[in-house]
Amino acid sequence: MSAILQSSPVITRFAPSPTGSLHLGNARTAFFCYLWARKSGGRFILRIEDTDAERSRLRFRDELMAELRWLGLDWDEGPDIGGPSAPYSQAERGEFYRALFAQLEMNDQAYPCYCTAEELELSRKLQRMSGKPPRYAGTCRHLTSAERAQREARGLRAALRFAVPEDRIIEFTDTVHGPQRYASSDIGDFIIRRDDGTSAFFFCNAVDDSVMGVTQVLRGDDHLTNTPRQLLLLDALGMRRPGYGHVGLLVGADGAPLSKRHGSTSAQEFRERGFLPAAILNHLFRLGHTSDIEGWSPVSGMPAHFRPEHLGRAPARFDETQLVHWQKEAVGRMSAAEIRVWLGSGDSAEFVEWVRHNLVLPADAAPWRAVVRGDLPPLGKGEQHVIAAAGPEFFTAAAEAFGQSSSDFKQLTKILKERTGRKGADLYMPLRVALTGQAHGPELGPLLKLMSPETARRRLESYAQHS
RNA sequence: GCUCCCUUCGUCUAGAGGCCUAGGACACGGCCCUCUCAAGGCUGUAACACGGGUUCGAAUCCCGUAGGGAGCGCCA
Repeated sequence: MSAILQSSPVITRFAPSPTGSLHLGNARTAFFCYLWARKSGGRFILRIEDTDAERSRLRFRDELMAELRWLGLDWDEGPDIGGPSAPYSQAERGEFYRALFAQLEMNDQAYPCYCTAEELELSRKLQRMSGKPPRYAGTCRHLTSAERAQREARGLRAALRFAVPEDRIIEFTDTVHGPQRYASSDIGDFIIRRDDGTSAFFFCNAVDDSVMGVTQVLRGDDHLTNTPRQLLLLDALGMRRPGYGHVGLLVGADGAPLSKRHGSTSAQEFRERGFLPAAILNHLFRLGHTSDIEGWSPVSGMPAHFRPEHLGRAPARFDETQLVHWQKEAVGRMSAAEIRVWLGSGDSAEFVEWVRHNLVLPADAAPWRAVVRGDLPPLGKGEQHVIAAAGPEFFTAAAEAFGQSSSDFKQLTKILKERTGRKGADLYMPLRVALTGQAHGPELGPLLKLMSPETARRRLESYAQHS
């Protein structure tokens, strides 16, 4: 089995509906699909599931594609680049679906349903109350053609329902969960075409995967129990079954499905905060997936180390502290030029070199910019203590030494050491706090070169003895 | 309610009956290095949800229980 998975080209797809921004969970699924296709030398297809005209927006479609591109997940077939199975927007595939609907109706595998939303709601309610699963009661399944004509004459609009075969066992081997077995008696007849003529998810999603040549459907666990419906549909149409794999969902720290209240959850939000694609991908690579590489991996090296047989079944918690770790790795690997672009504030090369090891996100650079050319915020408790412990005499000496050394930090500390007899932290910490206002931060030497001598002198003198 | 899925350190996970005194990574603590932070090196704390079986032997197999999740939509 795994030998087959490794060797033959795998065709995967990502099929988002353009009703919102790219969620991190979806991004991970897309990433796994991308990796699997790339690993096997197959193809990665992007298909837009926009049959719900009410909620679909072109803007979301473009955003989705922009975020995928930003992450570096390029597709081989898609709405913007075309391909052998075009079109790749379901809104444009109506003709194809219509032919299949006709086929199903002709073979009595689907039937028009005239039930209204209210009737269905009531029916479900009643079933729930009597302890039964809320399934379609089959009201319209056995209408005679005369009864149908009568309803049509009354101007009722019909949806199309799939006639679920009775007493069928549906079996398939999920590539993540293993063998699965469901009874068709647990499945009610479901809508495959809405009464406005558009196709419903179960239907177009399944037939498109089949006809587009997808060999591996990889999606979230929430679709596991939907799979038998889609299999029934494909079987009825005599269409090829793709393989199905369902990965555990991404959840928040509290174990609940990832949502807005967990903070940033969309790729866009992470991009805007300054997280790097390579950091996000290194993190997602290990969320619900175990690779054989321990540390950092360049994105280009990931497909070879993607192991579909090591995809997780349990829900994975998204923990930003782990993302931050990969972000640090990613920042450390950027060139100075890349960091300047990333910071986007026209900082000097010297400044960038000075602060780069103290940055996780671009916003972290702001306080250091202020240290160089702005005003210092009031000192914290620990910092006040450092200043007090050093004493005014120390800063008097420091200011004098600075008069001789100017911005040569080595020279400054050498003179100060001789004058005060201080060394180590006793020598450096007061200087650090006086010059930066903080007890932590990047090296002091380069800072003196970055800031104006006047500012440095002023900061040292401000703690000196007043005469 | 019914069907299905899931459960190993705080988090991501390794683990396919003896290789497990349960391994690694992140986070956290300590030590070293160091003016501080970061980086690096060493090191420490910390988990098989619970209860029954099967077996010479179970984190691994079976059955229950508990907890979490999904589906049962003219949403996808």
